[in-house]
Amino acid sequence: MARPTIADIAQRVGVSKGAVSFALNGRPGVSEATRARILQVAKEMNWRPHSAARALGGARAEAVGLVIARPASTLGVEPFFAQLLSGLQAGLSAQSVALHLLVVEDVEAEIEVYRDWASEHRVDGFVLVDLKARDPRIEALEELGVPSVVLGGPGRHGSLSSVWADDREAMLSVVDYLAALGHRRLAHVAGLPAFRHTQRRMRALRDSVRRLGLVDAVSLPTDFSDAEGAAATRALLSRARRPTAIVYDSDVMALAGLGVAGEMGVRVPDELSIVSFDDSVLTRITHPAVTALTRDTFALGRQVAEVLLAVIADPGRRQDVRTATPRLVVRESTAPPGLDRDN
Amino acid sequence: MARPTIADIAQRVGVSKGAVSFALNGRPGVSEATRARILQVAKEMNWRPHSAARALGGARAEAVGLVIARPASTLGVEPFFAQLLSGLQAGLSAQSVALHLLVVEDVEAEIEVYRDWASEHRVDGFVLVDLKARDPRIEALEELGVPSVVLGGPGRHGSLSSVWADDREAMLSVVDYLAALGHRRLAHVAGLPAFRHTQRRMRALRDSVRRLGLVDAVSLPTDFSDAEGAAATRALLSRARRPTAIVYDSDVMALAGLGVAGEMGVRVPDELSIVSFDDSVLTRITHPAVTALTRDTFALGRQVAEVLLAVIADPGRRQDVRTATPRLVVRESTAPPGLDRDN
DNA sequence: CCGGCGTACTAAACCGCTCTAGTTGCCGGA
DNA sequence: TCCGGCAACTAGAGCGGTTTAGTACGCCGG
Repeated sequence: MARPTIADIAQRVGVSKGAVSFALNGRPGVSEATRARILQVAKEMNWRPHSAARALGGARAEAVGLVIARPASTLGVEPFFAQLLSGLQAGLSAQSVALHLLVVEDVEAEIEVYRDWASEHRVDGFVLVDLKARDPRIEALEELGVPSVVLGGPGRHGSLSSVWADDREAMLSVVDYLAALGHRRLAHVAGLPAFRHTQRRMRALRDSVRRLGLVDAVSLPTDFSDAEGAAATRALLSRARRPTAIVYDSDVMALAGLGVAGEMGVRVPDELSIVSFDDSVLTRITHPAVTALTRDTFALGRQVAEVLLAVIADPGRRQDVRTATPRLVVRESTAPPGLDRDN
Repeated sequence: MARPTIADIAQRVGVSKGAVSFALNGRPGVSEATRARILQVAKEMNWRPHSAARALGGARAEAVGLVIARPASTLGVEPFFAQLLSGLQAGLSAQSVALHLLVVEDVEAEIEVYRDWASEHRVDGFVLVDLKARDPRIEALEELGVPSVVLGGPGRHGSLSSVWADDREAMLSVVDYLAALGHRRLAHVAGLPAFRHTQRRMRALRDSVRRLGLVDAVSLPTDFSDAEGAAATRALLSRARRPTAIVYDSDVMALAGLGVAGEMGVRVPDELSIVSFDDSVLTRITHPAVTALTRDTFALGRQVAEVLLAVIADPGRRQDVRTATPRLVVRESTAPPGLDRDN
């Protein structure tokens, strides 16, 4: 037999389709004896629910959507992203919920996909990443009324739930540490300026200048690529008064910066301290190993999954989860600035 | 109005549901005038097809499945994997086909998911990765009769289509190059021995020993992690007669090896040459930059997507695509062996 | 003037499941 | 003895499409 349906089971057991449906979904309306018999026959016939048929009736799709607006080729080079994905997976697969993944060109296309998937009942909810300033996606998702979780915050994500870490505080802890070491001339190789977390980090750095009496603290925006990270570093180290410490918004850029320092004969950490805002294998396996802000990205992903599942289960609820602030792990790339320079 | 259905359109235009269906699917049975009118109204009402309803009728799910049997936390550290995913995405999204992604614990669970998704019509086809020796998944997929593409080969994937690169030839090209430089004592820090491509590489290396008159060439299996890569390197460099060149099965392990060499005071490339079997940003941004076999993993993923879509479109067909053999890119980590050693 | 045919359309069955409104039979209480 | 109430089940509508069988109509040839 091709694919058994509940009608087949009903016939075999000698009850109606309805009874079979009740039994299989564990709801009242059938006696225990009948339920057991139905379950057994269903098993014997190797019956499986047809997800489309269920979805038609308005039930769960048992899947959530993640749509990313980036050129697909850059997805692969971000360890952060891959880790996040793993965590999401882990959280979702615990409840056998699948992840519908799609990479699109831009935010407009992304919103279009939200509309499609929501109205087609393909997914039960969405995860929103790469939050931007005045992000139109928030409004779109609110309008659709589909349970969603925003990765990033706090604030400015309307009625949607969110999971976030405190970027500002993290940046402050880095700057505090570098200042305590004696650094007065800092630089920040930032990520895409459109991203809200990039902006927050830049602002935190600017705010620190006065507070700690720093001489200088510039932020250079990039596109997160190793190429632009290297270029920014080259520019910074070519200045008459170079920074004595550079903070990078991603591990890949930090390594690129480390490479440029080597190529220009600038010794790390003696002449230049380097800190990465993201941690991964990369920062650990190089020499010198890079001081980095570490956070459990895998756990973050899992947490996002859990919040999303909770919101799906109870759409009225709204959660705003603050995760642990990234912790600074000091390795070999940071030290007090060399004394031979006029800072 | 909530979500317009074809019945709504039919009513508004003043025709039957059937006519609307014909018009929207571009099939004969309606006049051009009526068709145009229906299309216009559909657009006005912002109608979208309900995928579940279509799937019920036996149509495509417009999604393909990728199930990976690995601990979810390791997924993130493999640049290869992330790149592949990007490429798959690119190939699929060109035809608006989504990717259903799930990470499971083991191969048995993986097969179970294939059964579920196939019988639930959740996906139209599968991508099979991490091919193992005598892989039970192949048989399972053949039995299900769902279009599938195996990444890896050649041979031993039954009636399924495949996309593969010649690992053997790639390994030979590396060994030839090292031998030509004068290396006679090689080592290979391999990946998981259960994987078929690992086995093929190990065999290719063994075969080269006689052919090129090498003194020694060992393969040490690992689990692909940076930790085991480092441990294997430490073991190799602690031998009385150390290898003068090590080939690593992944870029992460190559970097870990590079780190161990530094820590043990073994100069690269003067005393030790290092080659990575995988290329990514990582091998480029370290110092010394690592000589690596490079291939366009993104393109590989896209190719897999294309083959899968072709097989879905025409299930009778079977494709066996051989992609370009990885090319050796020589960087700073390889050189002739030091002359002070007895090799 | 009639039969035959092609075009443009309608009505309704169907896909597999869920869920509501009945229906049946049994039990207990007045 | 009769009725109400409950548990256990049935019948069938409905979800939003696709598809098939059928119908109405106009046009053609003989």
